[in-house]
Amino acid sequence: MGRRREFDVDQALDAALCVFWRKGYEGASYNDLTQATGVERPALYSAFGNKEALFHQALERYYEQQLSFFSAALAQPTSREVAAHILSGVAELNTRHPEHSGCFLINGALAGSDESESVRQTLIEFRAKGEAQLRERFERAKEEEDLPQTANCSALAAYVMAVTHGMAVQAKAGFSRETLEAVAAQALATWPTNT
Amino acid sequence: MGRRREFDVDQALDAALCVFWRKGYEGASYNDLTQATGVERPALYSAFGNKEALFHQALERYYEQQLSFFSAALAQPTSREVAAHILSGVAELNTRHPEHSGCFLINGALAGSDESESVRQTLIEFRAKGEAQLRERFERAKEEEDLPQTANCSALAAYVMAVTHGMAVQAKAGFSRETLEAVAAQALATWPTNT
DNA sequence: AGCGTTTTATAATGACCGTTACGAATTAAA
DNA sequence: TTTAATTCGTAACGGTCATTATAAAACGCT
Repeated sequence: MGRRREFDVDQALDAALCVFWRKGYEGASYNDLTQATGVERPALYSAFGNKEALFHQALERYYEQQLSFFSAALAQPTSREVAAHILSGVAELNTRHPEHSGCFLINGALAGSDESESVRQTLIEFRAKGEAQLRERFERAKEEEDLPQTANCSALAAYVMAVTHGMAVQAKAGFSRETLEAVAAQALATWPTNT
Repeated sequence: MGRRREFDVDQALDAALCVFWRKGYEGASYNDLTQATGVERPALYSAFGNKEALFHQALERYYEQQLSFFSAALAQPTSREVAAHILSGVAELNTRHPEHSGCFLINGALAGSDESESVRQTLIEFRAKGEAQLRERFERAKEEEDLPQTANCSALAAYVMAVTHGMAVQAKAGFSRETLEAVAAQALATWPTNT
């Protein structure tokens, strides 16, 4: 019983994700969010909670819908292919949508006021989780003799993530997909091998 | 004639730079700025102009005081040493001050509201200027047969800058200087040579 | 039709934003 | 010592921030 919702929650969340993706957590106002979603403020609150809760749900959606290439990359047979898939996937994702270029995890909250510190930490931990998965994948590659015993797996993982973060910054600055792919290619130019 | 200023303008600008460095342009409020500088709002306005003008002067100061290693790096004899000096300099600069880690050029304004678009563009152009200098330096290296004729100088410059931007993101996330130096070392692992 | 429940849109809340009027205080010159 | 000029701190400006109180509208059920 009761009046039924007049808007699609998933659709509104997609629109909110786009706003956060483009302007970050603090840069996105409720005016932006209501305009992008077509949903009035109280309806957003009743559907998603407050701004931080909405952002968290947008992050979850970003992970499910946009970051699936990362898990697929980890499943590649060799460490070099893993890195190549991540880098090309990032180049593509960061330039796919002209109206919100760059990476949600980086644009979301890099620097800002103290009030958004918890959001910043959330994104930091989220990125750290991905980096840890990558390091574990490289350690497996070392066991499989895909990477040399001398390889520094945590340094390699941090390196690949650094390049992706840098590409995200460049994408936000308007760099083309072709340029980002050239960066990715250079980053892979001398991947360590066991031969 | 007239009352003389009671605070040191350069000292106040240094304090303001620290605030912008840590919180970015939009994240820094006048409450933060007055507290850090010990100068009341109207005095900041009369000395520096409005917030955007103050930010521009902070950027100039950052360039003069913190980015001098970049010019020094360009003067290195080989392209590899140029890149190595830039990467190690960035690792050091981004972790030198624990209270404002990362890079002012990245933290300053990555994503945010539309009102700070001009500040964002300023930082984008500033970074592009550095990248152009680096590309020209690599082109010189190619002429000097320090880099192979097959080298893609703009891709190399974009790559080095991407790594520095990524290191800045990681520094802001709390990564140690040692980790950043490991990233830098990995980024240099397979620099193109002419032999 | 009438009741309980949920969503709707309007409009208000207090707090903070960047910016600036204003008058008191301080200085150098007349 | 008066005068003109400059800076000082206080306190306010209009605007926007995230959040919510409120009441009308729309539903399922009896």
